[in-house]
Amino acid sequence: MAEKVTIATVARHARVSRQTVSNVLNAPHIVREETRLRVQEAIDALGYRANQAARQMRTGRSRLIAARIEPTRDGINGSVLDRFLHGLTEAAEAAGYRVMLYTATDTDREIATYDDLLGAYDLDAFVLTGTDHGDPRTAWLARRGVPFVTFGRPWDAPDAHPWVDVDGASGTAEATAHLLAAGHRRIGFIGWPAGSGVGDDRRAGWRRTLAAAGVDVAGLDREAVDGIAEGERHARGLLAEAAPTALLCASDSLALGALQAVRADAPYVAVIGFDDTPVAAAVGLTSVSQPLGEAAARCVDLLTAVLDGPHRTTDQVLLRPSLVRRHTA
Amino acid sequence: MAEKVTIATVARHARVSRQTVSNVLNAPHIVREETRLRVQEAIDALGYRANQAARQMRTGRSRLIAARIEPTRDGINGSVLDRFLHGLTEAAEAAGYRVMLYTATDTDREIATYDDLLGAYDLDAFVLTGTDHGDPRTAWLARRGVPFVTFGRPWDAPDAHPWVDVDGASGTAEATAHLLAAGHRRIGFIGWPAGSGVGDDRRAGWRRTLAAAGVDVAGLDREAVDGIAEGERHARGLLAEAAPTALLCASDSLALGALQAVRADAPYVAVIGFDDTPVAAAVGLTSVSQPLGEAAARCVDLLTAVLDGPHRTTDQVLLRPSLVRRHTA
DNA sequence: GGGCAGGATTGGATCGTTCAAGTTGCTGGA
DNA sequence: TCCAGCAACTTGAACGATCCAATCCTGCCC
Repeated sequence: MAEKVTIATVARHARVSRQTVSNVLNAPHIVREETRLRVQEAIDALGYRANQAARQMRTGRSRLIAARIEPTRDGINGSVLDRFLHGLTEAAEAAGYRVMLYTATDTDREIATYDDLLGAYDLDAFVLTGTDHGDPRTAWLARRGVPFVTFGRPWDAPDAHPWVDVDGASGTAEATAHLLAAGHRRIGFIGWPAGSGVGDDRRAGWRRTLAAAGVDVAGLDREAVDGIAEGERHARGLLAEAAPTALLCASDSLALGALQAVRADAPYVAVIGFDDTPVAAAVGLTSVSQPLGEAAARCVDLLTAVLDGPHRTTDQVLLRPSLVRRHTA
Repeated sequence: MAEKVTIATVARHARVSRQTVSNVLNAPHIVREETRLRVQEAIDALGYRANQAARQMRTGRSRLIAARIEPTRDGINGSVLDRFLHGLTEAAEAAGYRVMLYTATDTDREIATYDDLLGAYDLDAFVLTGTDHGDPRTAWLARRGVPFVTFGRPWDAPDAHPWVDVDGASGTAEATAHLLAAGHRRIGFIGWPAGSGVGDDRRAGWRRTLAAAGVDVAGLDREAVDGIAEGERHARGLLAEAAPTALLCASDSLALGALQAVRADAPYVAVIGFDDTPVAAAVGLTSVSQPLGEAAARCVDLLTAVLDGPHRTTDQVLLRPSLVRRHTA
């Protein structure tokens, strides 16, 4: 078994002091080129890797980012978080950080967990998903001065803290425009009940685009709880009462339900979903795709800007989703 | 802003030495009860939390477990990993460990990542998913003496290392028995190409149960690449050529495809999937459910047995899945 | 009352790194 | 000639916990 390789081992091997090795790693510009190369050679030859625990003890920085993993919820949408986490892990790795997971059943326990994680592991930052109006978690973190980013806007205070989000309205607008261009005039929308920021946003893109085109939307808007069965039910209702030629849905779950209703009753009706989940790809459902990998990367960008440099950059990032065209529209 | 609370702060507050505080935390039985309570009070009052970095530097243990997060693949099955990770995070938390994520594009890079993680963070253990025949990763970890568990059996050497798995054959056997009990005799199977341990295992449960019941399976077995489209194609083939009254599938993706074929051509045919994904729940698909939360918990059990105690326990755990009955069978 | 056994408690060293202060050797201006 | 100023590197101390060995109690027995 190989001996433990520390900074002292490298120093001895390269005939310099520990500090010089440390400088090669953390401040290369103050070391003479010749020395730097000699030390670098020793590092490579010995396979030295800086011990994070020791570094953290001295600097108070752990190079660890916490992200919450939620239980897969009702629908198909679990994979969205899955892909976001994957992107986050990759982006963090590229920036020299690692992702640590945590769970919590309710908000109080989640805040207790923050305390725990900060106390025991000195976490550098948090990434939150699914924050809603007046979230106590962001308030707590801000009060403690802990860096964090949310994936999802704080709808009541757009510049309260750094966030990354996807412009849902732009996505539904693009989908609606695509349907208009294909000749559709009666375009139904199956969305979530009013009051959720994300749901209202997605509905707004549809409404705005049709209004701009001078198309009437009376009777074409439905509010449904997310889920395939609900999607199917509301699609049948719309088909029966409003005679739409196309259906735009706020999620792939709803769209999948709508697709079933359409296939049975009105095969010519177009259907578009939202989130571009694997299921959409599998059944050939046209869907609005969120750039989750990029969203995750920008989250890491915002965090590293705060952590690694004092230069304040833009704190909010709004990404444009894109329409993935398949068979259903 | 609160002062940093260290073991020395607690010691001063409770009028004992640092060592006594440490003993209260790590070896309570050697401290007098009265003292222990006084120290515990100080800990609570000050909100003290042991600094992991310092502890790790001295003990060489990080209380960190690494788990790989894979990109969501073709099918619906991403949520399986999602749920497993969630369970892992919870179980680890309960045992005083935390989960750190990593990704890797290929096996070589993954092993390089192990080296990195071990060198920099002193990870205590790894949880691997989706190992296959003669996996170089497990060999590498074993050679280095790093504790690890796999979720999934090493099919070529059943006792090579600790693992937790779900008995797929038992799942398909139960599903087949359920179909037999409902009066079905011509039960088709749409599985994966022979050669994958998991796929062969799931097929075996179906074959074995029908053989025991004296039912012929000639022409009823199909090998399909995973995915909804493939499931639909093979289901149509089976319906046309073998006149089955029920279809058992190796995954929910395949089953969803089969369901589409069945609904179009032969609505009376029963369909059962595997994995009980959210999609199955949403469309009412009967499916075999893996106890992912328990599997994750048992993974943590195996690891803590190795890490915290010298007592060797059982190294392999095989869990039984259960059939979730819905509308399709 | 003294000595002793045994457990409770203490101070000092240590893990590997970085920070702060110091040393060395050289250049250049007064 | 002398010293300020700089570059390049070295040395000592500190982060916060645990381990080790030494010391202090305390009760008990003779």
